[in-house]
Amino acid sequence: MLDGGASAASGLEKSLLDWYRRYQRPLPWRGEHDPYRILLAEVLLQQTRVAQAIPYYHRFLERFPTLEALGRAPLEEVLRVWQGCGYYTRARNLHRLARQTSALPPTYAGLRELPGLGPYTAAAVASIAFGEAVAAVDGNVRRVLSRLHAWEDPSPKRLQQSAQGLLEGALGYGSPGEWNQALMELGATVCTPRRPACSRCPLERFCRGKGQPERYPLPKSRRPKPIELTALILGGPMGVYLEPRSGGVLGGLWGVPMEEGPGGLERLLKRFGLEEARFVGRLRHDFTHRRLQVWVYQAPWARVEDPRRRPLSRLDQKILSLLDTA
DNA sequence: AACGCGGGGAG
DNA sequence: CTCCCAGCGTT
Repeated sequence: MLDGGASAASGLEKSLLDWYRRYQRPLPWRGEHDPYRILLAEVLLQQTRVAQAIPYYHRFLERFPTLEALGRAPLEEVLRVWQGCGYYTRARNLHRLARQTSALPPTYAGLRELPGLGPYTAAAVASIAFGEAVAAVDGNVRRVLSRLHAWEDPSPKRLQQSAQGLLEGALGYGSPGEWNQALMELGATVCTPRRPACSRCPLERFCRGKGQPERYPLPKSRRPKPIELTALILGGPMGVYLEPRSGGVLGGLWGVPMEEGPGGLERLLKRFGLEEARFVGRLRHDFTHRRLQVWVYQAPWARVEDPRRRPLSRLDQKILSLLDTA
């Protein structure tokens, strides 16, 4: 590498890579070369914190060690391993991907065609698994770059261009995959959403936003919508009646019958030809954009099954657990 | 561009 | 309590 050449890493790029090599967290997928495992980690990490993803990473690989093993498995079994992790479209897409592909394409463009791989995940896998020089911009990178440039609300295009420029500046000193992960790691551990540790940041002297980090980027707030539900547990501790959920909400999983809004209990009773049901409790469950309040009732039923045999959402697990406490 | 989609942990 | 996370697909 020639000194001072355009291909040499500038101070910023070298500072971050030196920091990353010293302070990166030891994670299960660090140093991994198997593209399938790298893909799995990236999909699990979509909108999901590292600590939450790690147990699922291990148990998923234990059950589906290869892309072929995943493709051979029934979807319902894949969902059962994924249950409790949220965003179940990820599991459905991963299964669909495994069914249609025997080997992952080694380029960003090829990966981008696969179900469940958007701009971020395709770039992450292309760079980390295959060494392609494409910038991966996730929420961490968006925050780091917003602060670095003092941008309050940068467009995705602007962020991508900035990230790509930095990555290319870093090529002389580190690999694309290492650089992308370094930027994300900084956002996850130092340049955090609230109370960032600027004094420990290797980029502090390059950062235009360090004076007021909370301002870059500006937070976007959205109020969750309150929803009232009535749930009916048919059966008892030995077994319950479950039905498959269709549509976007918890689709592909199973759950107890539920109705939304006033008169929910009456509609449920009518649906199953019942006269009455016993009130067992009330619980709250929050999604990002919804605040659920669920009134739970119970009635005897003949056609029941073991709920452990079905993929259930956390919401349905909470509902059923009311039986144990009540 | 805006919205729906889970679940959990930090502060 | 609020915020938001190694985002994606649909409209």
